[in-house]
Amino acid sequence: MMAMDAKQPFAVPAALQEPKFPGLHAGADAMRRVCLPAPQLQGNIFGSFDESLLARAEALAAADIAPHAKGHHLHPHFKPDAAFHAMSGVPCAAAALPHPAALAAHPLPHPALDGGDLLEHLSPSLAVAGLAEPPALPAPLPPPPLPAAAAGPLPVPVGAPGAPAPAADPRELEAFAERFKQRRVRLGVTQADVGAALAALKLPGVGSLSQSTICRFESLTLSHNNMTALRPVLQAWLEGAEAARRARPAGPDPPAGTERKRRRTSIAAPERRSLEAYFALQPRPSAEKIAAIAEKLDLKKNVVRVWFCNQRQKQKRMKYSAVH
DNA sequence: ATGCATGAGCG
DNA sequence: GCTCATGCATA
Repeated sequence: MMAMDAKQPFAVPAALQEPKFPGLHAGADAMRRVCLPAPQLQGNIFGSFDESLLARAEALAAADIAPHAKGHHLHPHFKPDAAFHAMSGVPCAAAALPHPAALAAHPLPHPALDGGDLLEHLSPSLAVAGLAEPPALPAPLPPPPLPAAAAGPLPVPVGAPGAPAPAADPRELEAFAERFKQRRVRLGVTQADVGAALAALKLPGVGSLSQSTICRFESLTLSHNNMTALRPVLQAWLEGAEAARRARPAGPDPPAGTERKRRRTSIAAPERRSLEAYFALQPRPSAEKIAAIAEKLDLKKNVVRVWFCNQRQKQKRMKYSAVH
């Protein structure tokens, strides 16, 4: 599994992240912190009886797993390929009416974390702790506030040193992302196509991007910083594509080659729930704890470590992390 | 659309 | 080892 990727689009990842928007970094970071559920407090609170809670989570997790078969790790099946990319360009209504309830959309018996059967409603607890979102009004979802941009292209101040990014505003980004998607669909271009087409722009430090990234941009599931960095690039592509469209409206469908490899580790539901339980107690377990958890769940240590990393990263994503 | 993973850069 | 930006594989 996990074969090395044979694709290395552009060798300038560092140039794209660190030096790009130095000022924004701090701002985004600050914003993030505000949005997060006070990690300091959480750490202190759980820090005291961390051991006992962890132990209990483990016990409950074990009890939970017991009845189920403990088979997991890798999916035995492997799809040689076929037609995955065909679904990219299709309208995804999910983004049209974004809602944070995705995670918090369960019965939610009670928010208590110290109940008897912790694990039973640990997921809800996680959601509450992770999102810390007021049950009322998530996002008004206002109308397109920028008629000018919708109809007329902006100069795209990509490398303007004296001109600090004018649109670091989450609302502006959200509006752009929505417009971007709509116009992209209107062009009949898939997310994958956009990503590939970016390389042709030959913008300094910009290569191709994957369908995943384009999708995440459109659905705002990227960090604020990432969104900000990608915006000018995608806007440049969009304008170019629309211009080219006017020039040569006709275009055939180039078939795609088919070659795939690398299987993905799949963590079974019971194990995943246990991990969520641990995460709710301690989002940043030490190496020792990761090892312990890995052993308890019979997962590879690295898998557990990466899982925690990804969870933390998710918390930092833009979508509704920002208090609008 | 999203889960798990890689790799650069940074301590 | 972590964070971040990204990507492959998949549900």
